[in-house]
Amino acid sequence: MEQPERKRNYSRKREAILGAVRSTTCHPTAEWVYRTLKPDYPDLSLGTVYRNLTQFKNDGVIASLGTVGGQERYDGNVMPHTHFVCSVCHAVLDVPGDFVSSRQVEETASRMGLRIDSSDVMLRGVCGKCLKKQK
Amino acid sequence: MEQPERKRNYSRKREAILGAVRSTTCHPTAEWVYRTLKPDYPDLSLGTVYRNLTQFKNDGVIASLGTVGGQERYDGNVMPHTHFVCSVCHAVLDVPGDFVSSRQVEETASRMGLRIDSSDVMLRGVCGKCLKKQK
DNA sequence: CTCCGTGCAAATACTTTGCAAAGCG
DNA sequence: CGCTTTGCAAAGTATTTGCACGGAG
Repeated sequence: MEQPERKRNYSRKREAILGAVRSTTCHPTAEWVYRTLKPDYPDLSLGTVYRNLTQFKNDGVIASLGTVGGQERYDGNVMPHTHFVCSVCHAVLDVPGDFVSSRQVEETASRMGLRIDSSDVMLRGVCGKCLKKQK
Repeated sequence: MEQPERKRNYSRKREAILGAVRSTTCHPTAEWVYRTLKPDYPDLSLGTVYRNLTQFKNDGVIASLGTVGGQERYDGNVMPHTHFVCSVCHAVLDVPGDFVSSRQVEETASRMGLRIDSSDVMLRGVCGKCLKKQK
């Protein structure tokens, strides 16, 4: 079941990619990371960004929010928390507060005979900025 | 802001597509709908399935759970409810019970100055079937 | 020297779209 | 008939992968 645990060399670009994701709360896409780092790393390639993000995700170093508007969104904050997605501009915002009770989750797991590793709450609607524009 | 409201003709295939999504609790993909109906509608095309599912979704006749394992999953049950996704086989199961309090959602909306239209809870883990296989 | 990491481009996988033909009202 | 729906194939978009080369240990 366990992976053979690959050796991992140091890489300046990998560090930069991780740094970029951690430096923002905008829940970036691979494309965003690429465009952000490109000026400082002119020979960075999009493939490398994808490869590293996937690796970080598998290692649990960053989290994925799933796909929003066709693109996967990442999050440097691994602590589980709630997200709000604007259906107009696809912005993703952090929402403070716990929305699900762990008691209820545990109860569900045992009742249905499955293992629950995480619970994500996704709120959908229109963000303040887009509400203004619409009026 | 409102769409001009298009006229809609009857179509046997469209009805079949809606029926297929409503007939199952497996939260199907476009591909699944296509393969299910193909025997009875030999000249059905995948593009038509996609076009109609998108339309149903926009009309609020069916719901989308977002992308799981690279494919969009639909749900004929429009009533908001909780889902569990198996990270091994990508099965999606319905989970009975309310996980978020509407009071908390409303409070969040007003505090953050945004409009919240829906709240989805997604539980992730391993389903009973896959747990057995793994042991 | 021996693997690991990367650029680049080609390959995938899913979904959308243009267009001409067939269907509903 | 006029407008809608569809099949088909081509185009699009986001992501993954093969390979040869430069880099870390």
